[in-house]
Amino acid sequence: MPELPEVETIKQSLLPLLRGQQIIASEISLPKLLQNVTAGEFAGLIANRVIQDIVRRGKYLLFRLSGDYTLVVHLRMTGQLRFAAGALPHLPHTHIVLKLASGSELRYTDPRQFGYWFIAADSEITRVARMEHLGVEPLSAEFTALALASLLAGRRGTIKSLLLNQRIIAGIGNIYADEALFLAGIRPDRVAGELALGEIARLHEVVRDVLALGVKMRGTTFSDYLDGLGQEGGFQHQLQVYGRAGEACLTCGGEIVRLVVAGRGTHCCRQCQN
DNA sequence: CGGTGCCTGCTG
DNA sequence: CAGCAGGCACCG
Repeated sequence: MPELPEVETIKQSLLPLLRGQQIIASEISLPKLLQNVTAGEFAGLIANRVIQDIVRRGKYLLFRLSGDYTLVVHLRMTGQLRFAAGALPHLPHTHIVLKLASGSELRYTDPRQFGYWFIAADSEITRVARMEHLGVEPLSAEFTALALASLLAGRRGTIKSLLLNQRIIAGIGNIYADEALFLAGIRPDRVAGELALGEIARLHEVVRDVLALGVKMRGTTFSDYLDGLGQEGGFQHQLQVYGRAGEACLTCGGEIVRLVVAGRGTHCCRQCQN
């Protein structure tokens, strides 16, 4: 479910509560979420480690643990991480609970069970979690208009499929892809390699703007995203096209249409996007 | 590249 | 009841 702004918001909401906390035990009720270890191995590897930092890379969360270990969590569509006092009843679909020395817990819920967890030594984790291929961080200084131009050059796929491709740019998902393409005035089904330099420059700018604003608004609660404290985001109030099929374009008054591009539901304005 | 599968739950 | 869902790996 969550894209870069939501994962970043979860990180920001959890970090002050978890930094310095020791994990004393884990409860795993859905072991298949653990991608590279058994539940027993996981319990042994995570017990007694202290959470030193939380880092986001693309849509991945990395928990830096004492003893040079890292826990990686990917929420996919419906995963949620929630900080909770130990006594509170579990939400439905709670599959993993990390018990902290303070008596609090970090709980993972995931109705669709698509999310995944990895744990490995720092030196191994990028390979183990299959993160080596991740593309550029769109909010980093490295992501320039020129860099985007070279990433798109010669590509025959649609611009939407390239924005969603985590090997090219890490962190954009369906909502922010549709929003960025609207703001850039570019139709989602345009061939990426055929965009003019001016269009690429505009796209580069709005990708950064829309993701930064998404972070500032603490994410998009469209159906079920909540941050690490269970709080809703605010970016759903800024959406121009996503989820607005059949409604009026806020710029031209034309109808927002829904089509399928790159196998995904895609929202755009035929008038404003060329 | 497009299509499919992984799961459950919600909507029309 | 079918279709759809904010993701991604895998297949051909």
